[in-house]
Amino acid sequence: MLEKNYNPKDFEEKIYADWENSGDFKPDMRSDKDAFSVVIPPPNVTGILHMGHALNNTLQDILVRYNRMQGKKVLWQPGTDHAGIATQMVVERNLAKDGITKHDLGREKFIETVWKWREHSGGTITRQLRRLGASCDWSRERFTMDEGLSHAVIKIFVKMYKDGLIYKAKKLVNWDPKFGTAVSDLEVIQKETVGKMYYYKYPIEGESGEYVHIATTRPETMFGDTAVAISKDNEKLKHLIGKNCIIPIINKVIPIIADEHADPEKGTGAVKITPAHDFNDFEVGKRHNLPLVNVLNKDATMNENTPYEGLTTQEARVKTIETLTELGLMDKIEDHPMVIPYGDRSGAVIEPLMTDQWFVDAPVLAKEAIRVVENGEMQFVPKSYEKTYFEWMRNIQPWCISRQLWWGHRMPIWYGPDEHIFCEENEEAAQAAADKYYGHHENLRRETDVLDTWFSSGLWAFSTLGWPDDSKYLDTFYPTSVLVTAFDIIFFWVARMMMMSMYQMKRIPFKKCYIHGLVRDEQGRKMSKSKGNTVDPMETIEKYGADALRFFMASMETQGRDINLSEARIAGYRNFATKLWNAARFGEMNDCKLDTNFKPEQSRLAINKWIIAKAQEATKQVTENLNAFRFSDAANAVYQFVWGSFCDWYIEMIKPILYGEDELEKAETRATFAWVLGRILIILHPFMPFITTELWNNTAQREVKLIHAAWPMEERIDLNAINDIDWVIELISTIRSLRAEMNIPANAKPIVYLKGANAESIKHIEQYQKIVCSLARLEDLSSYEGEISPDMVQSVFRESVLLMPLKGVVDFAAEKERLSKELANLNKYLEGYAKKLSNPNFVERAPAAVVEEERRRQSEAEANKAKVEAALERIANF
RNA sequence: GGGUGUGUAGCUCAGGUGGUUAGAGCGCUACGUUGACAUCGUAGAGGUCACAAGUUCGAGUCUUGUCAUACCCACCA
Repeated sequence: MLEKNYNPKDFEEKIYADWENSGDFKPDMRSDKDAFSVVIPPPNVTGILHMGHALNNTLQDILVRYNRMQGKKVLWQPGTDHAGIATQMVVERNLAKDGITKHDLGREKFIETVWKWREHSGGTITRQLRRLGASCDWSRERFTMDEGLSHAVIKIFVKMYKDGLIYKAKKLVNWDPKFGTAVSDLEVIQKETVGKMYYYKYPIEGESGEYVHIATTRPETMFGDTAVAISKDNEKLKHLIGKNCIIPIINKVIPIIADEHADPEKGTGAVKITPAHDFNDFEVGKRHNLPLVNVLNKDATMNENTPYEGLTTQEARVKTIETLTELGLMDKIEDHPMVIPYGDRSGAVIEPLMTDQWFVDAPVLAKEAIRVVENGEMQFVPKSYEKTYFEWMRNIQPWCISRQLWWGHRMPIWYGPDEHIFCEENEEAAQAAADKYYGHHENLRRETDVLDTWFSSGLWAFSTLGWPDDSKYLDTFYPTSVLVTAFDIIFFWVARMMMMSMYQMKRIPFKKCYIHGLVRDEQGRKMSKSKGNTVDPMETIEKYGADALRFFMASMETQGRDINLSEARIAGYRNFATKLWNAARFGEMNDCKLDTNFKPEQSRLAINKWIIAKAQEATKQVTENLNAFRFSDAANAVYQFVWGSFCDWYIEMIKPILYGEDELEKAETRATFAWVLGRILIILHPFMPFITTELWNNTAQREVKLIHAAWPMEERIDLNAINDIDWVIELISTIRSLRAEMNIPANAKPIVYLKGANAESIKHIEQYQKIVCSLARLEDLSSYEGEISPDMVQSVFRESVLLMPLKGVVDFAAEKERLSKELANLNKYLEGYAKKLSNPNFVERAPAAVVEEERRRQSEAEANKAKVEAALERIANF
């Protein structure tokens, strides 16, 4: 017996445990069916589920469950990411509470602490994914730092190094002073701020009273200046080129050079060049062989090359300006809108800094990654995202992969005493290589840097499937079928996976890449902790059930667009679940048991044939839409069918049968009901796995678990059966409409005389007497002979109802007004039709069917007009 | 500066290839406890599809422009 109320908390967790314990998420490796595989975008191992995860994983689970029901060999490969910076940051923050820094612990102890932290909070997000219903094969769960994946990282690194695709270089990189590490361009966020532009001047050497005026937003870097640049096209200033000027305070002489970088229109036309602290200046420096003078320590304080050693950049800036003012060299200070780079994790101001770093030769790797998208081997859905991808890939810069962190994959690099580099898979191999190289034993020193987190994520599609140690799953499931991810991760992850996979596997990592949007708050603002507008999916699940949240995500997902969270809507889908629950309960109360011998094509009653055809139609819509990644259309097709066809009409229409005397009719109807309910559970299961399973288990003895039930394919749909009852529905709707419009009380049960129904429609009506009278609350339905088609039902009834003996009940004044309005409308339409049909261009050039349709509508409107006029006349004479 | 979206009912949004009188959910109005369901039912109101021009027999849909708005990339000494 089903509970009176739908209460998802009663069964969701229990059902999930059963799936997982029974191994229902594991692929049947012996099956000879097609494979379907998805790798999960690995969440941060210590993270907690947010709405973005809920969307991302709901979409994946829908696809996975749908394909599983199609009988395919399905693997959803789960796992988590070690998330280098993010995780190290959290652990450091925890230590800081006890006044401990990572240096107090030392590298090994610190890493131990991180692993402990991972033990402690590592299971949270995977538990939450289970709560959402994600049907991942957890027995294969991987972690980017586990043994196998680490092996993959090392192996690829060594191969890439030996192929010359990884190299060490001293370059200007984005330096995060808070964490003391380099970061990639992608991890830098540019923020608009109002800063100051400082105008001051450098004296020209040997010409007292002569100056070169410059403008800068960062005066404290002047101690690192190694030139001043002026464009050779700058008529006003070009006479200074070739002279030297003097950096005040430290009285250092630097040349004034000609370079295009100095735009005569901007600033003063003369630019101070600080190659060690500015990416543009670095390029200028390279062109002119300028020396690099670094003025910053790694914590972004000033270093010994400045008079302000130990001060922060801000403090040094104030001092510099003060001193320049004292020296009489300041021109002016203006407010200046500018963009300042911040670390996306640390929030610290990023400094360009000269350091030794390791790089991946991304421009080379990008070539193949671009080619396979160009030729359509890998397709973005929606397609427009390939533009974004191409744009970035074609302008890709070398990827800085070294991080001066402790938490991450340590690079397999060893240095000899002369700094010669040995890159091997392990220390023994490196030592052996060194012994061979030096001809004798030398002690090696291992590189301390670790790899960017995204390096290991880039291997995810094949490393999780067993590469390089085990090829069984790899052979079956690579390339994966589809990657589902958000657009903000295209560069970080999708692009890197494409490059790494093409490099190692020579094949694409996934055939399709489905890109979805962000989940925003109710007002469409981005959710963020700082704004305090985040919504915890776990709380939503607690309140409305996982199914409601999932259905919401699916129904809102229209390719690529952002989703605004709406609690009202989630509640609406909880109501939808309740509705289905109650429909199932109705079936239970009326003994609608599943008959395993029942074949839908056996049904004889039109009402049963109708709901079967409608169910098949809905199935087809869901199938087609899911195949095309049209999640919202798929979800809405089920929703409309369940609520609009099954509950609103079918259940109401079979009541007279179920409460009637005809046992044969009853039996067929009960079997049909059970069959249709089963069909609903199947096509709804990918979206709402919990309630469908609970109902599946409680409404019949089934041979197969719902999660493995066969998805119906290629059914012949009886369109006549659909038209038959759609006609009756239109009839009932019309009568109801008229009752309401004419204010006929609910308890009044009039007899309706149908004037002018033809033989066919009369037969039709007689067949549904009971149903129509019940649903339209009529006493009886009678008809006259006449000439009229079923689709003219509306006008028939408008006239017929007026024949009802309702004097004193109907407000004729109001009815007269309504009819007059309608008459005006009809006249308007008729005018339009006449105009259109008298246009020779239309008649000649539009498709015949369209013209025919227009003619038909015209004559229908004319007929309606006649009826309305007749009705008005009758009212006048009543 | 370069690029990509978006602008449709009070609100949030659907409207693959141009073709009925433009749809859904929520909200709103009126009526209704009818033996699955008030987490409900029935009926209804509500839109010159941002604006302007163009292509077409026909434009929410295609083209161009304007305005508004969001995001991405690069840069701003």
